[in-house]
Amino acid sequence: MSEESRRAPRPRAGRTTAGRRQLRHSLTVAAIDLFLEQGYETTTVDEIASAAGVGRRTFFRYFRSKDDAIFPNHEEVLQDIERLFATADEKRNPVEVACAGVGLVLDFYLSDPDVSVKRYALTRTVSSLRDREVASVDRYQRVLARFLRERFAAAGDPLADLRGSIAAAAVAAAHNHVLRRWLRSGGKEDAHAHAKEAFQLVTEASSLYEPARTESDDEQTVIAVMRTTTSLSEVVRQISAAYRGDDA
Amino acid sequence: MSEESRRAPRPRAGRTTAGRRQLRHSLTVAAIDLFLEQGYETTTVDEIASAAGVGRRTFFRYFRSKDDAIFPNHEEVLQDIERLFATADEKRNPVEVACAGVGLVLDFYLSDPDVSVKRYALTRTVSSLRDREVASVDRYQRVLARFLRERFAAAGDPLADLRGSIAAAAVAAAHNHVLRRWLRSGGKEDAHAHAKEAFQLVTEASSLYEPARTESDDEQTVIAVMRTTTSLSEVVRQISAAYRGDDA
DNA sequence: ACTCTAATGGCACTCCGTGCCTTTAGCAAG
DNA sequence: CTTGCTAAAGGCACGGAGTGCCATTAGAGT
Repeated sequence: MSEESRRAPRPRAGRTTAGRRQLRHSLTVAAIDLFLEQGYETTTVDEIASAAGVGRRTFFRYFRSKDDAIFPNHEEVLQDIERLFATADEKRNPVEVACAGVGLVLDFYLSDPDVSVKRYALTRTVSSLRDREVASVDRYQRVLARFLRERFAAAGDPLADLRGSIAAAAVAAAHNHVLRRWLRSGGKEDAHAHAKEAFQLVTEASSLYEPARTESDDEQTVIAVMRTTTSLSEVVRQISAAYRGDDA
Repeated sequence: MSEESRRAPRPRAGRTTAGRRQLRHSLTVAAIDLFLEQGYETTTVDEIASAAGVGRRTFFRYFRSKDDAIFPNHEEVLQDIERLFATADEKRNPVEVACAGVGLVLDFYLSDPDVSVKRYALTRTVSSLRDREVASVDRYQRVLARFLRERFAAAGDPLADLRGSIAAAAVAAAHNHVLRRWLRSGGKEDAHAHAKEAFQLVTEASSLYEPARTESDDEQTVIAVMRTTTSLSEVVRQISAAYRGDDA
């Protein structure tokens, strides 16, 4: 399966920049294949390196550690998210913006289904790799939390820190749920449709936290009449619509 | 500071069960002190072991790895949570039960403030230790999610999986927020008071997800009258109270 | 005093990750 | 074509983590 990567006759030195990207990818492919084939712990870095046709020392010039080989570089995605947050309209619902942020992560996984699915098979099996994955998810969640805390605090919420943390966790969990479902489907399902649904759910739940509008001159009265058999979430949906003046 | 643990004259073999617990604790104390004193990476297992007066090989009979030395044994707490979930009243709000579950984790940290605070200083500083901490939080969250998914599914929620994951993440985030705040205070604050507040917040937000009660013979009508300056969360609070028949 | 058991300590080994140095490929100027 | 120059690769050696193996020793029971 990794025949070509195993015996690819590569230049031994003086590699060009494009060649570097190629070799990096070859190492990743070799690592994933070997891990799936004969297990993570039993595979040595020596084997990965020689499968890609390079020396062991070179492997560590491309990846900090053995497990690094199969994980994507999240730095760029994190920067994209930061940019999105920095340029987001102040008036937009912060939770919606946060959902758009993790949407970038989802797209990142979706952009290479083959590697993502194979990696998922490994992170499910090998506990140390799962921990690694969880740690990277946490990094995203921290960025979300920081953004939401700031926005909530700017809106005058006295519990901004707490609510920001919770909302960030909820958004991240929604993303993880959609991603895992997509991964379990082998990368075949329509993840974006599920993401939209999940993000809507989170946004609704966190709409509770919108502060009362105090500056409104047009004070109105909202009257809701419902039967107890109506689901509570439906009640809230209608009431918050009335709140926003979406008519009713 | 770790004078007594460093040169404690211990029996070299045939240790009794009580002695085992003692030595385990001594190793933990020695590890924490050394890590804080001279850094995590620069401290070798040899140093930890000899600080506790034992050989290096013995260290690995008490802890699987170097970082294991400073982390508590979560297995028992996890089992306590599982027990709580298994014996919980089916009619209780599942989210409340989940909050009670993570409450056990909080109590666990609170039971040894000194070690918890010192460990926090390390997990903030050393990234590999932080990842380790995050991984253990994730284990708790998975247990919460499984419980909530089952309960939601039993209640006939078609989105039980998604909502269970999100609610679990929210509960875990609330716990983490309270715990970190308590840790930052040096273990001085009243964590339980903050926990109650945080758990109430999460429970309210997730109360949206309570399914409509279909089997009620006493179908009633709920009427809510509010001004638009009332905060939406207050509206929901009152409406859900009316829903539950808490009078109003 | 003897035996049996369980825990310890030492030794050797594999592998990860890193610093240091040499070698080589590719490029540019003469 | 030759001669430097630079960036990347390879090799080597080292420290430290974690593990299997085996001899040793303390302590309990007889």
